[in-house]
Amino acid sequence: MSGSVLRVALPAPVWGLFDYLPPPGAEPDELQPGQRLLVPFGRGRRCGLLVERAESSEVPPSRLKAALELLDEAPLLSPEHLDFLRWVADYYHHPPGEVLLPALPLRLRKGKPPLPDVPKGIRLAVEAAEAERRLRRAPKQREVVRWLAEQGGAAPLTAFRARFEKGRAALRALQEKGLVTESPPEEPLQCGARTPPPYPLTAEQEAAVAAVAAELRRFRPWLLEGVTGSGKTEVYLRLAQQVLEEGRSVLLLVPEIALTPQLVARFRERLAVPIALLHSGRSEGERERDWQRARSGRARLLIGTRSAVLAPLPDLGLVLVDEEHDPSYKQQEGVRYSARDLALVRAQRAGCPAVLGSATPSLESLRNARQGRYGWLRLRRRPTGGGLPRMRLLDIRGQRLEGGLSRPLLERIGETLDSGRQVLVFLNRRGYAPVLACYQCGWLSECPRCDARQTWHRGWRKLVCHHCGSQRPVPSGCPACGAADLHPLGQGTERLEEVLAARFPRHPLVRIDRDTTAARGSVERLLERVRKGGAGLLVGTQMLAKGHHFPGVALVAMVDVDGGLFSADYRAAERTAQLVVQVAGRAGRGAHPGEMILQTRYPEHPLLQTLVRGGYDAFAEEALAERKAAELPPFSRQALLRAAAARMETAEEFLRQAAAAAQSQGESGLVLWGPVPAPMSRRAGRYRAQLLLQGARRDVLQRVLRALMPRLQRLPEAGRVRWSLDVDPLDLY
DNA sequence: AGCACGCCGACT
DNA sequence: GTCGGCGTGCTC
Repeated sequence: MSGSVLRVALPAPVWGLFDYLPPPGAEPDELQPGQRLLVPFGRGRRCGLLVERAESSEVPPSRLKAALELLDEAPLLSPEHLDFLRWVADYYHHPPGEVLLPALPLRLRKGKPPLPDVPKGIRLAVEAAEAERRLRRAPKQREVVRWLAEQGGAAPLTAFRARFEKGRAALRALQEKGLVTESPPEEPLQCGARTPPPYPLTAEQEAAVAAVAAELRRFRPWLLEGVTGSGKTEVYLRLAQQVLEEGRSVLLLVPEIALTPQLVARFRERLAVPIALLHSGRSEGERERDWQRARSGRARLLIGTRSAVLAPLPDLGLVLVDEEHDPSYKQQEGVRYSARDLALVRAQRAGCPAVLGSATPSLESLRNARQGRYGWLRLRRRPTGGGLPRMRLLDIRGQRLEGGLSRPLLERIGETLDSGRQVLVFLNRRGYAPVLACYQCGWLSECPRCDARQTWHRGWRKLVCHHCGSQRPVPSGCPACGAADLHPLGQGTERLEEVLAARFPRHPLVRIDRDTTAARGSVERLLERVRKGGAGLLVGTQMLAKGHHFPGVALVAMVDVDGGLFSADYRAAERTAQLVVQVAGRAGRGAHPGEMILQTRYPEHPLLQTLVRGGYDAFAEEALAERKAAELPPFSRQALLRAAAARMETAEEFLRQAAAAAQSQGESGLVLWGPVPAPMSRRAGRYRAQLLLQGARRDVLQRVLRALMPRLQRLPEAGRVRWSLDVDPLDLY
């Protein structure tokens, strides 16, 4: 911790750290890694993070500037956490500043002072009886005191406000008299169960908990493979409780904000500990406070989405990743990290277990479990009994479709609704129709900036590109030939809603997709309506496939399962299989398992056959064999180098040079594919190409990348293209 | 990423 | 004659 050169990470896409001299007037001892510094940078000034101190600098002294100001008295990040974040930057070959600073809440990243801790509770400062004696002539204040006494002498401020709508004056008076004080900002840490579990653990759950609990003090990854409804959450809860009781912290990652309210409610109900929440649905202030609570150890259970894996959490004793297969764990811009993978790294560094839970595990995790690298815990039974819906393929070749729905499906929907049960219709495409076409001249609603069609959103009266967001009003006639009519091709959820509402007018319908749930909290409201039976028909996208359960749903229909069958992306099959099984899992709780209908034009397709006959396990078995034969991940490692430029030729030339540079390293275990134009080669007005690097082993690929990155920056084309590297890419296209 | 410098089209 | 288009280059 010595040396007078400060090595600082700055938020700029430039490699390496920047060297500065200490700010004027700073004691050498008060400069510690993990503190923020305000530094001059270029013409402006920026907030950076002190990462290390060095004796000397490579930068000539004449160009070395002094930092302007030390922004923190104490480090925001521990040396261990800094080290973890630097490891992330290194593994993903990303500039450290672009990893370290995004790990901080926005305001701190921008150099603002931390928000003050707001006392969140009030408590009686004297005995309730004495306080009441002194308040004989203040009935309102006496009422507050009596209420506080009933609450055990202390209560959160929010509870006070809920109970006494106009109680501010009374509270102020009580505080002035010294009868009530603000309690410490955090609730006391007591970790007993708040309410007992609703039912005893099944033997499988018991075994899973016992297996992990037996090795709580060392790193071990576990795959918790449990069919939907098998009670994975209960396993998380029991393990979390044990770890929290030992005074250590728990990190729980969830894929979606939509899932957090339910899950958080359950954890709050069961565990009497302060919980920190980090996800995009929270305000910046809430995020910063909870980040600080996690960092300081005041909240030892951190629940959050992807980026929560970068948050500091001392004394980590357990890492939980729910729905580990979910692609949203992979960051798709900036540092393209996988929160699932980083969760394992954190557990390894902390020396604690990591539990990856899913009903449809990723092939990566399944392979690790099969090889014995992960412990493998399986929950095959639902504690509440009942099985998964029966799956059935419905051949729609040659059938007349109404809004994409076949006659037999419509009939089945009708029967189910008439029997008083609910129906879920799944289609992973929002809008009214994915294309608008002119039958006279063949005009299509093409996006002016992408190789894609604009989707017709009928309700908004707009054509919208789902790739770049470009919009225009719906033309009244054909823009090319002037023909009067334009025709929608294909269907989205909006059209599905229209068709189903017209066909089953007596059954209320709820549509759930990004368009109907844009407002905050509206997902919850809509779902609540469905759960209470306020709607018989439920139409929606992706959003419906995750986490929520609809016990009243007896029929699940997938309108179009064929989309994922013939993709050039080898992961499409895995994603389709996961989607089908996850959607199936939404239904059939309780006594009625229900049924699932998959409309397809390829009923003989091996993927569908395997899935229907043997379920996800059988699918995974075959898919892993195929990946092995083709030497695809997880049997090899990939990195994708993407480039975008105003001209395709520029992007491709950059990648050709990159390929030559990689090749020249003479690694035998390296295969290069490309450069090729990206499938949607024009997007948002730029031309995109890519080069896939595949290594037989992780270390081979890492070695290649480490040598390659500095060379790429020096390529003559590097300045003219926008390029990025994606290590362990999920989407090749 | 910002932010400036630097050479080529339509405007007071 | 200028304002401004974004290509190019730099930041300890």
